[in-house]
Amino acid sequence: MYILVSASAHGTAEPQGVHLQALDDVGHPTADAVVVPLADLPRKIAKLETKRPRWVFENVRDWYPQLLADATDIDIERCHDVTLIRGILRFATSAAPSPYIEVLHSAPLDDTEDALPRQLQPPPPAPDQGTLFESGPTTSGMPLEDLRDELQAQLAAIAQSPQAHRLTLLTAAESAGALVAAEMEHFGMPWREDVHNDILTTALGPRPREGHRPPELERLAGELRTTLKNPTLNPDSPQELLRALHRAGLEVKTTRQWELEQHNHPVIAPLLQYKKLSRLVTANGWTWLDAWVHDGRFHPEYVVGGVVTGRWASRGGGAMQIPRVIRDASRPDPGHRFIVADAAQLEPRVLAALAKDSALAAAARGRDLYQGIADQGFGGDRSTAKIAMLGAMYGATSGEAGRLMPQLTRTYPQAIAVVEHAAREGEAGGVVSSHLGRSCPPPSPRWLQAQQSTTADEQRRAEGVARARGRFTRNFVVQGTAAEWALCWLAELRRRLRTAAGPGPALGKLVFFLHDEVVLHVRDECVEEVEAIVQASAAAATHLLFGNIPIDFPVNAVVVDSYADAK
DNA sequence: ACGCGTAGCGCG
DNA sequence: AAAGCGCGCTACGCGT
Repeated sequence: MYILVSASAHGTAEPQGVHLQALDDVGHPTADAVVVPLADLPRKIAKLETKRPRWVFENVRDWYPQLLADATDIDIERCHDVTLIRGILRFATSAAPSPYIEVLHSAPLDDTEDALPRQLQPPPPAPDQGTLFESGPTTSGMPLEDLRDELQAQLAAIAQSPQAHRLTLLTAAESAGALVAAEMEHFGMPWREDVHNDILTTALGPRPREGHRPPELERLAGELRTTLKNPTLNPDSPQELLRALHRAGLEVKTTRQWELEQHNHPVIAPLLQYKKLSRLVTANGWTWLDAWVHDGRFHPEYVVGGVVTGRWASRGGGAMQIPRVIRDASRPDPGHRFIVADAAQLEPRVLAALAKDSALAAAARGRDLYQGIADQGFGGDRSTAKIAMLGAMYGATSGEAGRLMPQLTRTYPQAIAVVEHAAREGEAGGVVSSHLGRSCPPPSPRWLQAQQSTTADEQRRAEGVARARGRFTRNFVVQGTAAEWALCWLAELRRRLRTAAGPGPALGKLVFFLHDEVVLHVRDECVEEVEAIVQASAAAATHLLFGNIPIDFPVNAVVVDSYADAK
């Protein structure tokens, strides 16, 4: 059963409050809607949760964070996030056609803000609304009736799809992800401000006044000015820096790290050090600490499905780009440990599963897939095998990876055929899909227009653009399916942690997620049990996605007292 | 003063 | 050895 949750009812004179309505499995009402005051919502949810419904929100983001903040014991097993599923169905080629899907298709392509076309957009809030729920969920959400209609349309598009089973799983996993994201945001990642400050001070000297460089950066800047004989040089300006380097006789095209490393000149070492420290202080320095860490927790904001491939993105705090040097500041609370787990070589394993490539599956049999590939076709050289495999999934054409492609194609014809087919499809303006049915966006009108070019010059450019799309679709099938595996893993982890705890205290909390890696904050005495759950969840994710296949998706899990000690 | 594109670098 | 996928963030530097 489903239970709709909406802050507003359209066209009724009912008192304001939260409207709840129970629906059957295809979205038809089984009882009249009820209205409960917002303050009673947690209690009402607890009562109805015993029926194990799927809670339907227009947006989990608009409801769940506040519920977590208000009621410590809030307990939701599963949900359906109408906005996230709308985003999937908008492009999913396996969705059953319907007027609803037509409307989704009619949304302009470049609107990144939301995928909701104007016809379906909620009416602007009436001026007299918005006073009752000042700290609560939005009042400008969809009316109950519209939410119900859209849920029905979504369920029909999924159920009548030839891939109903896969789309159903994707819908559940994506929605579970929304719950996990809100819970991780709420709990936060344990973060020791004092340790972080020590790291910064050791590298940079004491915290400078606002708008000034830390002592060590100032010293290095002085050294650069002296060496380059330019007393006013601002090393933060690539243009200035490039000119100064040219005057010093260094023929570099850019000021990128890897290019600078090729040269031998007294300015290179201090310059690379300057860049490294400058990066540290601007991206993850004291300002970052002030903005994102409170009461011993780093609170990032996750954007579920924020990446076209279905990966999560983050907003603020750069949660997906925490540099290794700063990870030592993340320490478990007393009486707790971190379990840091990551899926080993997830993407090539996903490719082996997608392609049912038994040779690649054989290489994946051991724990180290790249070593397996190396032993089968690259003379045992692991790093060469890795470059070749990554090149195949990214569409490398030149360099070492490009040269290795023929050998890889000979060894794994089926796997390579899958990514090559995806690339050809994309180059031709087509659309590709992940295993569970997340499809990539179609090419923009501008892209299609460019393909009609007439002059030789324009044609060459258009071919380049077409190949770029081919590399995107080539990678999409692999990255998108890997994201689905990770989402299922996450959902299974959440489910099993809840079941294992029962009504008692949590064994541990998910506190961080990074594409193919999770961090769990676990009570000392529960470490072994949670380790087993991590492994069982991975096996369950593999089975959910691919059924019984002879391909392992091993997970490396380590128990540590600092995030930096993982890997 | 603000918006926006670019360079550069962090992560997977 | 330095291309080939997906992101976010900061500072610069140009445009308005």
